[in-house]
Amino acid sequence: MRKKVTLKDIALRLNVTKVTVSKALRNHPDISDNTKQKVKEIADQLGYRPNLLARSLTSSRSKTIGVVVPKIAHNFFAHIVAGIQKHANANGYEIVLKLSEESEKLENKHIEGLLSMQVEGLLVSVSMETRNTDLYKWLRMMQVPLVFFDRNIMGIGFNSVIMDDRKAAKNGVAELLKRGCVNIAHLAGYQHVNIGKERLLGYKEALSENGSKPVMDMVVEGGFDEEAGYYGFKTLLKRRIVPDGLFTVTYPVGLGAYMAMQEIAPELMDDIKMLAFGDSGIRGAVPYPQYYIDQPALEMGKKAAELLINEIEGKIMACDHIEYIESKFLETGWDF
Amino acid sequence: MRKKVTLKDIALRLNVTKVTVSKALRNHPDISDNTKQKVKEIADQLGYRPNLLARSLTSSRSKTIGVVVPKIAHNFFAHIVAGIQKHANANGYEIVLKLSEESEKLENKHIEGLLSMQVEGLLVSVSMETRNTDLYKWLRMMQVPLVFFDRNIMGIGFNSVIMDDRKAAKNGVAELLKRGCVNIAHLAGYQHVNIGKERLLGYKEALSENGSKPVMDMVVEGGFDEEAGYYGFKTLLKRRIVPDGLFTVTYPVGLGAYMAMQEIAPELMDDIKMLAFGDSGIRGAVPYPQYYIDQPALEMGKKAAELLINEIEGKIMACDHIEYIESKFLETGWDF
DNA sequence: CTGAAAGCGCTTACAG
DNA sequence: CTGAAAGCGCTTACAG
Repeated sequence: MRKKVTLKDIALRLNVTKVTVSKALRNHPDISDNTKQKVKEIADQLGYRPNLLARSLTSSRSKTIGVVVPKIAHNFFAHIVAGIQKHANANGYEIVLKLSEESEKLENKHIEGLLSMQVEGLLVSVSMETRNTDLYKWLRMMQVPLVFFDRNIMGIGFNSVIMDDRKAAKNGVAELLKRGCVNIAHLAGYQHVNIGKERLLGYKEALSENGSKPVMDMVVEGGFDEEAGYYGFKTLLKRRIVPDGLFTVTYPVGLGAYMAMQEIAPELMDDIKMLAFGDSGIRGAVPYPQYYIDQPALEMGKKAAELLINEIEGKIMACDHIEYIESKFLETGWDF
Repeated sequence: MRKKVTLKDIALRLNVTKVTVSKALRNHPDISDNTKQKVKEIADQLGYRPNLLARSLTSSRSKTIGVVVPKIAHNFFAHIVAGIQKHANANGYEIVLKLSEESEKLENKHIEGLLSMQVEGLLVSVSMETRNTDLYKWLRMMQVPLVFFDRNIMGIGFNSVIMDDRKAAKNGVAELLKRGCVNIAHLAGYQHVNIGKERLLGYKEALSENGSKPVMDMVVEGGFDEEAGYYGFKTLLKRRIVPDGLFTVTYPVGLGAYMAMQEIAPELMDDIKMLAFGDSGIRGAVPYPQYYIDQPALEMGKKAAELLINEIEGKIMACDHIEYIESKFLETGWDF
């Protein structure tokens, strides 16, 4: 790379000091309009670009926040990150993104790296593998601003932004009931994973409130991917259960169930109303499931960034507070 | 945030200078093993973390590369970014990601910002809106290392990594022919967009080489989304064309066509072999289209990062060279 | 093997 | 309104 233009280069041309140039460029009231204009002209002409590293070092404000997510090649997280990016940039902050790939080790490594980069705060969605919370406790002790999103750790003292999965599941299943379903099955996720547990609880609550006691045969526990949905649905049939409503813990599970139907009895599609917990952006892309619980990921990203920036700027405190993001029930839009 | 530990703090504890500490921490051969060990011990104990800003400023190497993509909430780009991230990190580089949102203005702004952050090189996928290439010419003049990926600008002197869309389309259509299709239609993209043009050309070439002259009625030009596919397929039927093979310019267009079929005549699905140009990660998620052209996005990201890092480290030169990534023809995997 | 000096590019007091 | 001094935390080159 060719040598870069610095404050000094501009100063030399105008027979002033770099201090004057620095101030002029930042519109400091000290400097006369006349000087400001001249400085800016030369800066433009020379293609001056402030060295942010130097500026950060000297002002001890990097205006940078670190973001750690388990993965980015996933609609949900991609949208969250887009939301974070947008809100951060709008407020003068840059983001540095790191992927933990669901590994506790990588997650820790990245957080340390971000700290070295002098980020002013951290936005993290904890990896599934993470058990040891020492680093987070240390961060709290060091008063590093941090906000968890989607996957959080409670009890350490950090704020978090998460989806209200239970409520969304409950509302969604209630909508199926409203649409005449009387036999609603649930392909549930692993119960040791939070979203798996919460979504099942929501399902049960909706049934209870409707007066129908949940029958445990109607629930098949499994994973969160196509395979789980495929085998899950087959398990239902093996139990000689043919529901008129089906709530799946994720969209991929819904697809898996759909595949199983296609294979065994495609006509089931017409008899079973399916509701899937979905990531933003997929709704309407395929004709089945007909119903979705839409998770507003962009909004979550925005909210998380907002909380963090407020914390960085001293407007709020970290305090184990949870901010819930509301999901919406959606019908597939088939009409163009 | 609490005050951070610096080299000086460690030095004070051991009655040495910060130079010694700096060297010890970096395993400089100057320092005795004994001293190194003591220094590292104290550093650990105090929770020392090097200030990368200071290090970069002083060594004038930031070990950071800037990445600009049109959007991240899109499988294809998300996978590319993941590939970049992985390869960069493996080689000791950090990445700073920026989203242009298909805006020329934002793209330029982000590039300037990255330059200010002292990135050592740039990886960019040009926004659709970008017409003015002045900034890129200036970057070239300034000898800023830069590699384009997926969407490039030729003639400025930068290297790029792109998919060989024409070849992939050609191979894919040839596979349909091999499978007995004799009437292959193409739902094509806009012809002023590169991928639209290249994929259509590949389609034509495959037919030509097979001895069957492309019939222009079999091609419907449109956009790249579900809607384009939906109306595109209806247009085909209006022309009284019922193909036995259908090549769609994107996966969403394929879905749109599928929706149109479902609406008009679901049985068409059994008669029409569909091939879609797809983004990594969707294959197999739905039963139709049966055939995909898989774009190895991770690989593209990796390749782009590799080229850039080699350029940064002086191993190769920017020279308007194009590196092609091979796509693969895939059948939907339905078996678990 | 250890350290004193200089400097990376910038900003923040403070003096004039 | 302008500038001389000091310093952010670190590394490089040179002396001892």
